[in-house]
Amino acid sequence: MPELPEVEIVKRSLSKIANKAKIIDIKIKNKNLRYKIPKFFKKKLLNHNILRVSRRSKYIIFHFKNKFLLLHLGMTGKLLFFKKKYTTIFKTSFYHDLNILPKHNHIFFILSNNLTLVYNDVRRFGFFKIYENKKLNEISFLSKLGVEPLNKKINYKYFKKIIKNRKKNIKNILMDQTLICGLGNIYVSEALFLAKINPLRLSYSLKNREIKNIIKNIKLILKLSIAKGGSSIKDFKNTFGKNGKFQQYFNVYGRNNKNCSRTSCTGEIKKILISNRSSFYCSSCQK
DNA sequence: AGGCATGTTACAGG
DNA sequence: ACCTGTAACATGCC
Repeated sequence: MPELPEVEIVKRSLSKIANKAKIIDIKIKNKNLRYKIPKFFKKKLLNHNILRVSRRSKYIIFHFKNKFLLLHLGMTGKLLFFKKKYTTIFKTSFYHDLNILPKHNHIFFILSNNLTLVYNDVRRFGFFKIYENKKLNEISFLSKLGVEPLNKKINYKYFKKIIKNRKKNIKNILMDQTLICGLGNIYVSEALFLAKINPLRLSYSLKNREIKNIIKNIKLILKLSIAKGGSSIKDFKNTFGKNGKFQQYFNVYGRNNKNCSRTSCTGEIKKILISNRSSFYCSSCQK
């Protein structure tokens, strides 16, 4: 899925473009996403103004008067803006350059600003949920999340606390959304490379200096990726169908058998499985 | 043909 | 309670 930087990119353009727009129509072509779109979905959102759009971890939140629309993009979910009316969006030719197939367009939000926001999701692991008269922290998906990595609360003290007494490797710690949220398989590998830490290192064995280094590089890598528009491996597109550029800057992700990019290192990038997910690291400079 | 894919959840078992 | 591994979800690409 899109990880934190990709979701942040989507959220930023939504904030600019969908902000203050009214939803004037909704077309549901396929309601079978990860959770089935309920019958009242359209009725609850119709003629409501999008007051603002925010992000929490990998979730996008549309704020309406007295209600929220929560969106998770799963692995392949995309939100795309089109200037055309939804009926013309079905034309295959329209998608040629974008490599987006119309058959995966599941939901159309027709907005008052003459734009149509299309939810496209190949694998349909993404989902929408509507919450009425609730506070954000009453939404179970959000309340169980840990701290945002770009938040100042992610500091040495917090890290020390969460790794204490935990017999878990550092990769799985960073992947655990209830401890620190928004990181996924790409950015964990990349951050640990920058910090020169082996992903299998047990968290309690990390020296204070190493902990500080990990925190610093998590924040660094996320900010860099956001600045480059996120990473597009296969699926990620921003709301205009454009790829991010950060994949060009990967040091380890998907680079197994290649030479370590550190000029001072002659090691080779290895790929191993940790909790059944691919993990990439340099066996020479990541200790 | 089989394995793999930016994610999350449920379950079994240690 | 914590941790790991496995499978599931659905589709496409090597």
